[in-house]
Amino acid sequence: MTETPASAPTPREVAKLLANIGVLLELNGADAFRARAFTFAGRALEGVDADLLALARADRLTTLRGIGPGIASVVKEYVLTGRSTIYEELRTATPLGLYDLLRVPGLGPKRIHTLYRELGVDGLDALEAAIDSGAVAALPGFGRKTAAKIAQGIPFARSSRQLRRYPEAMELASRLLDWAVQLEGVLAVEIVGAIRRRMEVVDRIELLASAEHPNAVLDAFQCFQDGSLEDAQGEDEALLTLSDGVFVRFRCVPPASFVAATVWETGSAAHVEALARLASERGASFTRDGLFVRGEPVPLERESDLYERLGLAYVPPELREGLGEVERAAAGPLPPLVERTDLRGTFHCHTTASDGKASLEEMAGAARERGWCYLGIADHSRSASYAGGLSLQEVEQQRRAIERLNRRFAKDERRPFRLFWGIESDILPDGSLDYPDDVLLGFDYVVASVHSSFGMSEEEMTKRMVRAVRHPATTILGHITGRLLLTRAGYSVDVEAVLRAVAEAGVIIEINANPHRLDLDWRDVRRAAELGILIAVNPDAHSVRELDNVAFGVNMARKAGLTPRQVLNTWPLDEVSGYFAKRKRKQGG
DNA sequence: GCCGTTTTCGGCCCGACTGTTTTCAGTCG
Repeated sequence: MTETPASAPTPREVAKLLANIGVLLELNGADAFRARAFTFAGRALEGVDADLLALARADRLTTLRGIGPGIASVVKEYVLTGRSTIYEELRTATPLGLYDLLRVPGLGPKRIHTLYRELGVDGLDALEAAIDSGAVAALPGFGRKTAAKIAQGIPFARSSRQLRRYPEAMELASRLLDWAVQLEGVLAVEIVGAIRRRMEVVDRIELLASAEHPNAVLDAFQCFQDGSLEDAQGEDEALLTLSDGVFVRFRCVPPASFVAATVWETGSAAHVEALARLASERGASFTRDGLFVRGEPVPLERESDLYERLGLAYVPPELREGLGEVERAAAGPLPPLVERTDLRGTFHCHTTASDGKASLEEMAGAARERGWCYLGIADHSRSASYAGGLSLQEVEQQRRAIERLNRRFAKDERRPFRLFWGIESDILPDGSLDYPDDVLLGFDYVVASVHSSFGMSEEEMTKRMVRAVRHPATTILGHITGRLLLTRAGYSVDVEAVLRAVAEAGVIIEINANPHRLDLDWRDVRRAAELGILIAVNPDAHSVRELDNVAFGVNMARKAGLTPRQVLNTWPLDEVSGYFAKRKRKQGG
């Protein structure tokens, strides 16, 4: 068996290890502050660009914030050997099912540990049985209502068990791709399936390879060190389950089939079905092995050739969801989708003034490094005490700081750049915003978001958000549903009613590009676009690195079929300034 | 386990909410 190529773990991988240790410690009932120290260190490392290997060798890891002697030794072992004893020990001692329990709303590490220690509950099935038997309600500190609430959350946890959010799936897929590419005889490998379509959540990783001798490659692929083999479905594929439960499908075809198979495996099923139907209408046949006319394979150089042979304009992978894109591609070329490189700035960012990790200046510098011409700062408002929301005095301080920086930027005529001064104002339970109107109207723009009282009825919540949308100061409506992918369903709200109010009030909708949110959902963004609503791709960045969240938001904008013009971030600086100024004039008058 | 102009011990973000208690623990944002 071949070893996977070894390289020193990246800071992000180390961050992930520390975060994992933090979770495992919590699940094992360790001191909460000790667990939190690992979690904190992990989070601190996420935004760090240090050479950990060099620091480890020089015993200087403790110079990093959040890392003391204890965690330094864990990091050192990991970057030098690629292994972690404490992690492996914790992992062995912890049933994998406990991770699933973390996804149950109402269950935190303390209760999970109690359930495991007292009742041996080691997963969702055991939890369900223990609730049914009444054992959970009888535990000290629990009770009938708690047991009922936990029971209610089990289906949600169960449905999200095998799923992975896009960034994690993409990272795993890239690792597998790197491994597959170097296998002997492999000519090409593509990541296909839902990941290639940039779905926000996927239930499997799918790779497609091409080789003259597919069987030999399949045999080699099955030796991936971290996987256990499943029974393969087709002759030309291998199925693996990785140790953390992720499902992998790897298919290998001869070079002549590769292009058609790429389309076939990228899917979606509905899209492929529509293509196959179209092919048969034209006297051809499109199968998982290729495109055939009278039994003869049609040679294809690239995917666009296949679409062309079917009389279609090329359909980018993000749009292949069977939502009418084939019909539209039959009518002519599809409008160009927005791209990451079209962005000239973004709007929803936090700084150290509230709960961000980077200062105003650092965030502005990072935006300029990315070639952007503007950056919108929208720190938390005063109700968000848990996030260090800005008092009226701090609002004023930030205004002056931004003006000062803008004066400095104005001196550099070759590189126009401007900070926009915004706020993420909490939408209070009654739908009002978080500062007096004259303060709100002083900002360049206001992102209005719900951060509290999630338990309202759909009717109340809709009323609350519609009222906020109609507030004259509201410029952008933040993360509309409040969902956290695989963690928490959004609150109950009538999205259609909110979108109508948004369209009427001329408010902008945010695609919150944090990969845990991706809210508003791209399916609803399609609807927003139909209503003529302008979209802002907002990273909700709490650090310099999180500015790059915009890439995930652009993925969603593309899935929604948005052109550059429909996305505020692609507008030039003077147009955005003009837009905000015009809105303010309207609000004032 | 980390941190320190409150520094080598004793805190660690904090308030709302809920359910279980009868003054508090756990979860959540």
